[in-house]
Amino acid sequence: MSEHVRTYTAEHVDDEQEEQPSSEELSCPECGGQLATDTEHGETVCADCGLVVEEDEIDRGPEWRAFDSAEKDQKSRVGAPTTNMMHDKGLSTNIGWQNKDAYGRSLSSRQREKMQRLRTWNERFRTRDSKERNLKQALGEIDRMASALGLPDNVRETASVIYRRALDEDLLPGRSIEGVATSSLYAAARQAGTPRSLDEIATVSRVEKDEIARTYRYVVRELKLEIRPADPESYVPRFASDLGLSDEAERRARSLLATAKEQGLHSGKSPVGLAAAAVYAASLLTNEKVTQSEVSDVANISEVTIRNRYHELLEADEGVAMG
DNA sequence: ATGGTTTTTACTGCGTC
DNA sequence: GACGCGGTAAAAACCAT
Repeated sequence: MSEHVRTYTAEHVDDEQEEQPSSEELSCPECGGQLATDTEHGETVCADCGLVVEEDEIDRGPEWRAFDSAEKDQKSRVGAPTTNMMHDKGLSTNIGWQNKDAYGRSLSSRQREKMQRLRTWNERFRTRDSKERNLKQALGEIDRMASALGLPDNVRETASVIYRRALDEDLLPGRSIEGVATSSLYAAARQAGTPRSLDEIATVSRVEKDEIARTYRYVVRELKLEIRPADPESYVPRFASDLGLSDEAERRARSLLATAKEQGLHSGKSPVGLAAAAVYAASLLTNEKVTQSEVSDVANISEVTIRNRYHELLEADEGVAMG
């Protein structure tokens, strides 16, 4: 199912290498990839491996020669260089820790207190701010992925609630926003009874499946979310409609799953597989034949699994019909 | 890490259109 | 001959320990 598309093929290596530093269009000394100029930071970086070739060609110091105040306004660009390592690119002001004034004199105790209060508030605003940004980005991602998967609004709602909680409980440090956002959505979809498989989630996320699974487990544990194993029946409507089956077929698929559940036939088996098999079996029973490979396509389950499961399902069903 | 279980992959044979 | 289906063996993935 999740076929790994290999992007690193030989073609990259052969061509466009060994060009001497003639002008601006160079190739990366490390990997041979194309170089791109990042105008914001004045860096020349390799688009492939991220190696920084030239740094800071722009002078960020002040333009000293200004002869009147108007010119000074124009030319003055004093300030620290920006950085992407801080959420605000380092543009915000911080209050120093020393209790000294601008001339290095010590402050009176009264003023010291005042400064302390200011520091506290400054810190509060700064972190609140960064959380806001964080949240904004995450919510955007959740929205994007949710619509890509055709998940309803209430799922997005719960997903954002989960994310907010994760943020409040300081679960983010050490984890990517994307990863946690994706996990939140995955969890929300399952809670809402409209589950999507990890594979489906992974196709719309910018994060690898492994990481999603890992962060998901972590988030669930830390927030002690209660998520029961997905109910096979919850996959049925989607599969059935993807295959254009009738309501009758859908109904039969459900009943097959119900009787299978009574016999405890489903523990340990993948819910998706059960659902796929039930849908296939139902299509046979209602003479709306779909092929196994069609089902395996929409369900992302191998045909073999469908075969194995649907035999069991039919057996179980017959047993009930007899007894 | 390990072992047991489930799923997938790859291949083969059979019947039908 | 291609297609749908069934079965099998071995590899891979998954899960609890």
